[in-house]
Amino acid sequence: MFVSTTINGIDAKGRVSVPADFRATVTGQGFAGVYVWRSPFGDYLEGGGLRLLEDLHDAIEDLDPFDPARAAHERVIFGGAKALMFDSTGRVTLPKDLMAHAGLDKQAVFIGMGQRFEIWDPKSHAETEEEALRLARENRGALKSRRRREREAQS
Amino acid sequence: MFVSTTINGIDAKGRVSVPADFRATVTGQGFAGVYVWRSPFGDYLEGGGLRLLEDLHDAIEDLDPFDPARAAHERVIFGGAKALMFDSTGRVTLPKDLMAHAGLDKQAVFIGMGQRFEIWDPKSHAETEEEALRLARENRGALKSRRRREREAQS
DNA sequence: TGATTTCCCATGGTATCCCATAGTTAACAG
DNA sequence: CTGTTAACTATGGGATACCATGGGAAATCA
Repeated sequence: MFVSTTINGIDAKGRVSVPADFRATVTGQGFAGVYVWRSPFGDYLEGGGLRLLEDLHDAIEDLDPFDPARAAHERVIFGGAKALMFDSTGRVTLPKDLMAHAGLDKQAVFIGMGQRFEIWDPKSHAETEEEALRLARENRGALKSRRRREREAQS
Repeated sequence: MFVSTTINGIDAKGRVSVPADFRATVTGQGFAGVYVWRSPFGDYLEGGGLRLLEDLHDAIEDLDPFDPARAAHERVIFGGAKALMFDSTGRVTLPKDLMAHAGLDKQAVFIGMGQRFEIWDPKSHAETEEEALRLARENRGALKSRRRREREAQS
């Protein structure tokens, strides 16, 4: 599971250290690296390990072959995703097009999101953080406890 | 389940012993440590074991994938949480930013809250305790007995 | 050949591991 | 009942390993 927020530097070659605990969660999934793609929802990147890609693949397989959403997902995720391998010290090099999409320059903010993570530029992240906190507080009631979910699932 | 209140010391390296009975409840959940994050509601920390995080994850999975509130919850909960592993003697090191949020210095108050716990600075905890006692007295009626809950669920 | 990219080694700082001590509770035999 | 041993909890400090980062050499591509 990906948790916590880390901010790491991007050097002149476009290399950035993937946080050690992120590396630990993808290690043993069969690919020593991460998959990263442009978020369809904003100027940031989304990423995960091999297992996430497989899960997404299965989820898309469940969609109707002629559902336009299916083609869109396939295009964005599988077409746009890059496999970034760790070097011997746990860094990856971010391709220029991905950096451009997220407005990345000198630093990258890694945000753990459970089974996936996001990469932001510090500036745009700071702008969105407050908004996220407000939304989370206002919609706290939407999160149901396990007991409540199970009770409602029965009916 | 996390119960009772314990006060432990924080050493110069930011290490603090997690109360033994807290350790006992998270042991066997698959992660030998606790997850801790800033409370959105005050100057203290909240924490729990792997099971709590998984429950929250499931609750979020229940939300619409395109609901902005869903991403907000993921960012606040998973992005804000830190995974703190026990050392061989059952301590964790509190990151500086978490200590700053809760105003922690030399001591930490661990408060069991059922399926989660809180970490307070002794000073701010004392100030809030009296207030909590008063609130609990006033809202006594909200706690329903098991019989009453089952009776109401039938109808 | 020039420009990238990939691999490899070096370094400073931090965090983790490991050992040691003291106090408390539990167990236990006399 | 009582004194002793044994286990565990909380705490302190030193050594070690790891992390993030920088730069250079070899390999690859246009």
